[in-house]
Amino acid sequence: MNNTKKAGRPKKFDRDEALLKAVEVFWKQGYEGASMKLLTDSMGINSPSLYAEFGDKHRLYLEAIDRYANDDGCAPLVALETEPDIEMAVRAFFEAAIDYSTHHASGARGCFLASCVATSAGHVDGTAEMLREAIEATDTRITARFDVEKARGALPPDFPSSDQAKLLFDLRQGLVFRARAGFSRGQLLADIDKGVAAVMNPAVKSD
Amino acid sequence: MNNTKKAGRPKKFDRDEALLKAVEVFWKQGYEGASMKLLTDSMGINSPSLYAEFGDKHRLYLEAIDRYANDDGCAPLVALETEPDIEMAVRAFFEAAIDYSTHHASGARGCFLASCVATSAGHVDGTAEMLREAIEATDTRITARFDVEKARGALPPDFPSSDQAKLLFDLRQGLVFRARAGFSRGQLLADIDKGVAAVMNPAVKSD
DNA sequence: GATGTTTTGTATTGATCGATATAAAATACG
DNA sequence: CGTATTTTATATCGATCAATACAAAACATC
Repeated sequence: MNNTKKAGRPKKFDRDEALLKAVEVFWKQGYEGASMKLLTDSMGINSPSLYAEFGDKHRLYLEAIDRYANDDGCAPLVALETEPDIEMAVRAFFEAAIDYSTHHASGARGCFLASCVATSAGHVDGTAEMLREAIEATDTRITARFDVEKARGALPPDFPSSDQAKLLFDLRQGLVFRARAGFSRGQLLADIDKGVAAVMNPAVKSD
Repeated sequence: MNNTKKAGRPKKFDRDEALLKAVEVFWKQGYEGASMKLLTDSMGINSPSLYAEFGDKHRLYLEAIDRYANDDGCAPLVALETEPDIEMAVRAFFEAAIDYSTHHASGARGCFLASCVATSAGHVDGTAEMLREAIEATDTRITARFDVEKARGALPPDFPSSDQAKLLFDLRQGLVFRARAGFSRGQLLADIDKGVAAVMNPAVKSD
């Protein structure tokens, strides 16, 4: 019902577009490394408008983390959950991770959570908690997909879903870390086969 | 020969102790998050002495990275190379990583390279290169240890040393990332058995 | 004890930090 | 057109940033 135009001067920016720009800046520079000047310039919003819209730098950061976690950050998860064949799904998970960590439009590399937010977890309020929640949610979603495949018979009944979920997660951490350090897309793609095999063939079966 | 006492007022600080304090501050706060005030206070050196000794903040940071890479950062590697039995060595590698990432005296958590330096790799000169070198050196040293065990017969001839080295490395990335996010030592230790098994039992043999 | 050398402590630099005060500009409604 | 409302743009706030100037202090050597 409240879709009538508001009174007053119209905004010059799109809130979500601006937030995505903020993600890019924080992703490249880290929290303290991203100055408000750099943020306002990149987001195309002048300082007072930014504060009116997002509160302050800290709240903008937390919102950027949340935005990322539901976009690039969970792209591998979506790929895993979308692809019907489970082995192809695991492969798609890796490919999605390599994709956003080496070819992001903004030039930002690696994983925003794994590199930048991990740093702020040491001293910026609220970030360690968000990181912990993201990790646990990812473990849970990967495990769930494996459990579905066990029920379907595509994975053996003794497949240790939770253990392999953590393994898949950790392998991604290695990939995005290497990506942040400058390893090329090609170098990272070369490791996928071994990663898929390790996840699909557990060394220890479930009891 | 040049061990005679220097002229002039003696220094009040030990260079290496001060550098270790700098590592701790950067580890907790990140590069920009570590102010010179915080650094001088923690290191017990006043500002002019610090600049005379270490150049500037950027050079201090690079030196801190190097210092860490040869201390805590390679403790798991040393453990891996020291323990005679290869399976125990892999286990010791994980335990060392969990140890420094959850119980460091300064309260810093996770891995300095994996969290903080990874952030600065996006925008601080020289850090991405140092990160890349550390990764490659680690891969090389782990691979070398596996190759030695293959020659000794403690590992099968078709053991894919390089692949399992990367796997071991990636599993550590997962551990230290979780540690930075606040997971407890106990939670991380619970995953070691599965990690050891995955490393020791490759899904794909070497050709 | 005088001299030269090096480090210390204090005080401060210009620049940049995050965050705002103020007023003009741009809309809707009457 | 006039009024109320909202966002814009400019200009700037005090605080903090990284980095230094300066002189007293503490040593070795003569």
